[in-house]
Amino acid sequence: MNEQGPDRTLIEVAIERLSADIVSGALQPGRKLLIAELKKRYEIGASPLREALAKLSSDGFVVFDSRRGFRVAEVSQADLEDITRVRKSIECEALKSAIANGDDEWDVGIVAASARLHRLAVRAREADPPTGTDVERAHRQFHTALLAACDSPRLLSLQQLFYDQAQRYRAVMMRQWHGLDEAAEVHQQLADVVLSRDVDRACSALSEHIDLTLQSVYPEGADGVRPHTNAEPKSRRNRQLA
Amino acid sequence: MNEQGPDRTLIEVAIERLSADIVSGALQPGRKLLIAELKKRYEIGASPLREALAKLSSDGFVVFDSRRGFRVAEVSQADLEDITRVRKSIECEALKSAIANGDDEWDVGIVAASARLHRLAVRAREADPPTGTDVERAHRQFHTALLAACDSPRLLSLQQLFYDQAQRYRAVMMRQWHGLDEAAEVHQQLADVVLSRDVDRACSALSEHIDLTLQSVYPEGADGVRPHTNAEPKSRRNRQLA
DNA sequence: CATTGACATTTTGTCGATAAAGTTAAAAAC
DNA sequence: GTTTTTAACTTTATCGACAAAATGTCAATG
Repeated sequence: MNEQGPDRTLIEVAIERLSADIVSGALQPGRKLLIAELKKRYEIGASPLREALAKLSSDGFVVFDSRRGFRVAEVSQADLEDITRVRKSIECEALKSAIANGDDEWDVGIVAASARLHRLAVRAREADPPTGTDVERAHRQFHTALLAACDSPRLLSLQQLFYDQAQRYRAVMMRQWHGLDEAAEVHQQLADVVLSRDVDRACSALSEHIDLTLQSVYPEGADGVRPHTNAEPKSRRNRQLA
Repeated sequence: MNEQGPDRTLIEVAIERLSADIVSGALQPGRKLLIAELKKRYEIGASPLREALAKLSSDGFVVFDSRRGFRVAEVSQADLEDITRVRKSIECEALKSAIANGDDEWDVGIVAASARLHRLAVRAREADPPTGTDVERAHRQFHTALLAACDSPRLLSLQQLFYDQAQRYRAVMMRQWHGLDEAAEVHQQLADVVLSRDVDRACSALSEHIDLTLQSVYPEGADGVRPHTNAEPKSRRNRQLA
């Protein structure tokens, strides 16, 4: 009687659980991923696991070395800098297109996504703390909504890809994070600029916004600082959800 | 003794042969890829095949529908337009970086790659016709060399990805193609502009160059092809290697 | 004391079999 | 004559077993 939901394939389950554990840090950067070990951990056979790992490695969460197995991808300042840079490029390009093509539904989607963040902030002030995944989902929806009217399938899928890659770092940031109110506010302002359809201002606002994760996780920009060496945060301003 | 070369894994063999057959058109767009059939065709077991197909589907050559199998990705004008647009964006960004960081080795690599194309053109005029794969390899090397000094690993790997996706269309183009001489010439000019390190001119030259594939395969863009940067193709020498 | 080489152990890569969908075809019902 | 049901048939997803490769151990050698 193992009634386990809408009948996904074991590969999909494995992908989901593995990436959750990698993003959350339960499987730490650099860690060797032994098939035998994962088999016990998730109670999933070797074949689905291999395929899941292959997929995760093409998504950048895992690195694969032929005949030498899989390991969790490393994190580093240089890596987040690379992600940030590429995200700025991709998302700005997509945003241009979205602004050019956006119709009423697009507007509505953005307003709704922003409202959802506000709502979570309100609930947080009352005594019904939203879970981390709630916040993360709403945040993702917001950034998806911003670009939803872009007519390039590839730009959109690249956006998702790198958004996910950044999630590992965002998770570090959110661990020590307080101020959902301010986050909602920041996103509201970004939404406003985008909805004004001023391409240049919108792109630079989005660009700065994307930079916030980097600045929050590696405040100094110095080499060799590791993510969870939580040196004293610069200012509360850096603690932004980006 | 089955002496079968430098000892790659069957997954790698399968990826190579499958993508060769897809790019060449031996496996046509939209065709269902039955595991059983592929097993006979390549004499490779189901597990390596599945993994190879998974990889190809994350590379965009194959589409996968959960529990419904794999099929060859469709081709269309809209698809090539999307590829072209994203390539322009990615490669221009990477080119900026390459120009900013390029050292002597970078210069040399470009000159060498360009020389290699000339060499093939010469051999073609004499009686030693270079094979399609020779030409393709040299062409790829050229485009790789242009961006080699870019310091973003992700931009470089995206360049490869979309270069490969465009290859299916390029193959169509090259089938009816004559004029390796002129192709070498065009690439030489592109190399010159890049080596002059004038970022703006280099980016628009590269952008136009990338457009050539689209213009050659779909000469009269039915749907609005928005020239993102460039003006118009030179003459009606559309049959260019791009 | 570092290096090499043989041997044991671990881990990956591959196969064949089977269970669980999905698909097609034919029969039954309206 | 269409729609629904049922049954036969494909095709995919998963497992367990095994072979091939990599890694680790440790004694012998220089």
